[in-house]
Amino acid sequence: MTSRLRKAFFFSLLEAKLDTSGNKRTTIHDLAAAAGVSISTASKALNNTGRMGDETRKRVKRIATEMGFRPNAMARGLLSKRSFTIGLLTNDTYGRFTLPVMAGVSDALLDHGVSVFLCAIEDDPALGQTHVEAMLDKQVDGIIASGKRVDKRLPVDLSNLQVPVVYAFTEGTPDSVTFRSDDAQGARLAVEWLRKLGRRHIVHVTGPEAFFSVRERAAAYREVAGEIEPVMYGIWAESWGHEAVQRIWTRPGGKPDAIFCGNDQIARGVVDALRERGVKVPQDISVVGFDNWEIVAGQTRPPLTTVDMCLKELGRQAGLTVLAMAEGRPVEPGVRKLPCRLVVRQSCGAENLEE
Amino acid sequence: MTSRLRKAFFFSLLEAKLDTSGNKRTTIHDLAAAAGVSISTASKALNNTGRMGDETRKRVKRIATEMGFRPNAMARGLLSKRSFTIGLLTNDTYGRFTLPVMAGVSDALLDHGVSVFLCAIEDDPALGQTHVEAMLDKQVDGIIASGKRVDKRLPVDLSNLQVPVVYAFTEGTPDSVTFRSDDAQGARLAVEWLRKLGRRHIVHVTGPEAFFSVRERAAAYREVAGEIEPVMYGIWAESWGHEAVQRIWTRPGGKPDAIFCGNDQIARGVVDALRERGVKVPQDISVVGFDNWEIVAGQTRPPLTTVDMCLKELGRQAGLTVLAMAEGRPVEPGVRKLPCRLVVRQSCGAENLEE
DNA sequence: CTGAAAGCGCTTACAG
DNA sequence: CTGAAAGCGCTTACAG
Repeated sequence: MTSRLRKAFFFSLLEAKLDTSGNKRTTIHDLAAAAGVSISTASKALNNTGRMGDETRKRVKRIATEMGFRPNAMARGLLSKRSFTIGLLTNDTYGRFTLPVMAGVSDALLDHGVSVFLCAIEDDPALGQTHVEAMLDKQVDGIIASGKRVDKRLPVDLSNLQVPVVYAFTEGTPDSVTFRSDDAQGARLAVEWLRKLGRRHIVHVTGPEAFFSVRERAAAYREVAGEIEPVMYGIWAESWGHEAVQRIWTRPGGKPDAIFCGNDQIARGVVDALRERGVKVPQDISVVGFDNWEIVAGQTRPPLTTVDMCLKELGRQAGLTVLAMAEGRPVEPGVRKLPCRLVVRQSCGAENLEE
Repeated sequence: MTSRLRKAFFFSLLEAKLDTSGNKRTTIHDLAAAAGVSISTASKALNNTGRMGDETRKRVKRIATEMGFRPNAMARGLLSKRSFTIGLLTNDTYGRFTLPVMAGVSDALLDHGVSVFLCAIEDDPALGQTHVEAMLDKQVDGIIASGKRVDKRLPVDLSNLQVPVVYAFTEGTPDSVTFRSDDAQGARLAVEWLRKLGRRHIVHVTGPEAFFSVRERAAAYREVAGEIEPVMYGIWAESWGHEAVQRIWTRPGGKPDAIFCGNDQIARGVVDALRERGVKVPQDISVVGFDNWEIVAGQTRPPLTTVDMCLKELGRQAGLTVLAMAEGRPVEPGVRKLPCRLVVRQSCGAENLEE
């Protein structure tokens, strides 16, 4: 085989394998021809509209299945003004919050034939703008804006768009629909659980006071725990958990029998620090986290009892809501707080209390 | 205000705020009318095609900008057979691998006006099938299949599709294009680094031998470290790191001066276990991880030196490749291994060596 | 009961 | 230099 021949052979192989531009899709014309009807009849048969002989409809449908005919969504969309597509905007790079939300959105909308564009815009306004325009060009039926905290806006203006917008886990405009978790209720769940276990001296170690969620959780903690001790604000890191334990154990006065942490990372730091001090979790002290971030909560020794914000459910509702709006159904604006749930693992002890 | 009135008022408020079905988009007809040209001229002006007076083109463009005209991608797509849309399929629920890949894909394609449908299919064949069909209906220009390990297929058949498919971090068909990281090179990077630091007794604690990546990394480790000691296979968890250290320190013989771990979770377990034994990292022993999973590598004390698979770059290349295929450019099939890089933090010591 | 025609919003030969 | 017409793949009044 000469070099040229070999090359030609190789190229034809590539063409055959990878050039998929050849076999064009079957259109409704092909279907109509195969079924021996007009394209209008074919269309009506498939959509269960119009009037026609029952067997005609059956036959068209059968042949459609046989041919593997699937209507071109772009053509349909041109008429119906529906793309069956929505956009999910997020500035949550890690995906810690966005992935569960996305899973819920996708899950809720798949049944309705809606697909989701995921657009990660970081905190870049230009990037956000570009993505929004790309989505609008593609005629998305709606947009879900999601983020990583409820008191910050995405770096892009979504008001006055021609499509409905729903906010999920990010701050929305006053007259919009916004979904967020009920931080106060979540915190109450945690502290009530600790009290039910007999804990009486509960400390709260949490993130920066600047976060709205932090203040909400702290307020609920104070209310349920009835503590006069100050909430310990810090950062969202394991290191803060270590430092907090250090502070608590080096200051004078009694030691707590429970620590309610603002997130799982802090809780992990707390648990590790306690172990290093020889304080036993959960025998000597109970620890509760927040977020139910599997990778953290599950790998902590012992695994963390923690508050789950049910973000998938939040995504599901957000998805159904944009859909409703896209279909013109009336939707009441406002903030909707979704309940959290407590996930019991081993960091509090006495799991059997759960029943 | 009577109840009925109040209701009516409230409803109109909702309508005004949330019913966006009113103001319809400006089409090329509106633009043409406003510019006083035919729609053909308007179209050609915008696309820099056809011939026309320079000022006509300028004027049309200016007016288009003023009106905020943006062509309907569905209409364009109907003609061009390009939707400027691709699908990213994944079974990686956590998003550990998919998110960086997604970021790269999105980043590479945004400039080309391509948006990405993200479809999380878990390991559910039916779900996968549904998503693929939804994507095909929407006329995606191509599909990227991505996963969490290179020796497993997604639970859905992507061969014989009418659109190009590229595999990223998941097993592809023999004649497809597949992107993966170069595990052997990554492992070499890690072990060579340890040797450069003067470490001579290097142990390898890794995941299940069933993983192809595990075997590749282990082979490279053996080759570079020249160890006769057996590789320690286990599971991808911190607990295995703890157990491995326990085993090493309780068996007879000399202790290692370095541990190369199969991923960051194991490395974290190893580092924690060493600290609990009073063995100092990095003074007494160096530890290297694999993955550069920020949440794990960054929070470990000390932070982990680890191998980064450059998944974003992998995504970028995968994106550009589907695009090329969608445009009919010839692409050579085969597996493409992308190089890893070493991220130096504090778990090995002597960082200044890096220069 | 079925089909021809118009049209969704664009682009692209083809006339003039 | 500019515009009328055809057409992408569908759906939906409207005739017959």
